[in-house]
Amino acid sequence: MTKIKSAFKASCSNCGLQKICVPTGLKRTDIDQLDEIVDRKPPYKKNEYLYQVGQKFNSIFAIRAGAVKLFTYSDSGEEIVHGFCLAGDVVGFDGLVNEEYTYNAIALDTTSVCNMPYDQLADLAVKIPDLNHQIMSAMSKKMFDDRMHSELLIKRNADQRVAHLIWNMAERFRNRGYAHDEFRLPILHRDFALYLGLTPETVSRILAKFNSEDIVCWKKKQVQIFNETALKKIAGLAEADPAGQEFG
Amino acid sequence: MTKIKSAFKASCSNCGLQKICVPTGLKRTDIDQLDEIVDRKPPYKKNEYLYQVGQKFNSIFAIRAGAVKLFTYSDSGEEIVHGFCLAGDVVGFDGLVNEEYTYNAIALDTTSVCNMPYDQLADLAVKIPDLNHQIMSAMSKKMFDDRMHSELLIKRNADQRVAHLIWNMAERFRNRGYAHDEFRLPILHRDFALYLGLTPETVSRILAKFNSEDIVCWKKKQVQIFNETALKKIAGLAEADPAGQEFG
DNA sequence: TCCAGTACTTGATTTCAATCAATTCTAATT
DNA sequence: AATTAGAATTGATTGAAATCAAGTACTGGA
Repeated sequence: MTKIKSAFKASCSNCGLQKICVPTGLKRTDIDQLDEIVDRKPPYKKNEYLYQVGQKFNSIFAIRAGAVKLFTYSDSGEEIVHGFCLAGDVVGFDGLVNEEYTYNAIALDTTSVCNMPYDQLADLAVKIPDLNHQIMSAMSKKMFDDRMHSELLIKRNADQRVAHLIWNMAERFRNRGYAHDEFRLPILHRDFALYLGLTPETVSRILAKFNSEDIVCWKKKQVQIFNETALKKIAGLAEADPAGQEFG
Repeated sequence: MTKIKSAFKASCSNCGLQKICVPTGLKRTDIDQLDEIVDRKPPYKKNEYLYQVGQKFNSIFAIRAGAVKLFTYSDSGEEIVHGFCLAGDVVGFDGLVNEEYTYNAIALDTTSVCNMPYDQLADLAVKIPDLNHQIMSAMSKKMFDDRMHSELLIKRNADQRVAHLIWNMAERFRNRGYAHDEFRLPILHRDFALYLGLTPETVSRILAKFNSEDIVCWKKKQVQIFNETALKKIAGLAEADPAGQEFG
């Protein structure tokens, strides 16, 4: 059964993010089935919520374009930033088990998503083992990312944290087939700082230093990496690093 | 089909941890089926590994008695402690997706576990939806714990971190039906510090202070909480906190 | 029970990042 | 284009925890 989708189309089978997104590893016929359940709504505007803590879980979101911030509030009401999602990332798994979302997910930029209603996705996953595997894999990826985050917070100083996160972003753009040494990053330095457990002032000073040393320039949401080697070295990264997607 | 289990018996149906462990919410007949696949081996000795990073995933472990530390090494070879598991906790989910474990799990004390071979558990989960739900729930619990950990590292100072973790341990003992104001905690202060992103010196000083203020005494692996209110207040905990199990 | 190797404690000092404070820059709105 | 609130920068200062450095106390094995 074929139905007319909204004008915000582009099917999975001709989507450039296919290799990164949920369809990874699925057969053509499976992808077409997945495509059937995808709901492509108008883009979220900047600062619109994809979902909020406590809201009933109903969908997984694949990000087609834009960026999303995942965050919560601490007991004392301070914002805690848990991650950033870019095009190709899949968000919403946090709601899977208790039937309600456990993060707030907000668009940092105009953001288009593929909305996958979970009941339909789950039905499909029963029929397509590869899809089920993809879902599990997404969850495990999320766990891995959280672990990297803890490691960053436990072991690295401010310079290392900033360098590490910029490098991680670069890798994620690279994995999506975009330039990794020059990209738009619609993240406030403030949010970057919150994610890293630092203050905006500290992040600002470090970026100023990196800039003066011709390593990285991040101004007006535009990042340019001039000296990869130096950046990786500061980040404390030995060799290749499997960065990749962010699932949430 | 009934087979003779090892001498390290005790079935799920008469286990005191039933309300905390995997059987939670399962029907009696389901529990008996689960019991069938549980392999109860001789206890691990202190410093024996339950599993190591990279090892092929084959089992989930429910801890019957003792304690386990989950850890990895950073690029630069430093140990990073990701969590501690007590009786009633379930460990090993980290290996689920890529078929290999992603943490090292080591016994901190003599530790008895119920070993659940995953292929059998998965077969059973297909037949028992409640069990499947339990598995998902365990994974989500793990994600929640990781999040609490990040929050601790991002937002809290050393005093708060130490107080928070002691309180968290107390709650976990309470949830298992043990005394929560006096318990054995076979965790080195060094490991405690690594988990909290602090140095052993700092932890030592803070514990000395808590002791002199008659809040908590933690000496020779024995913890006594004298002043709950003060402890919670330092930890920055408003009201009741859902602590609970640790899944890994 | 003694010994040796860890773990823990305590003190002095240093350092990194937070805080406080004042501009400057930027982007959204009218 | 003007207004304005929020974001980013930059500087001065403070402070919390790390580091360095002895020492003491456990613990497990001989």
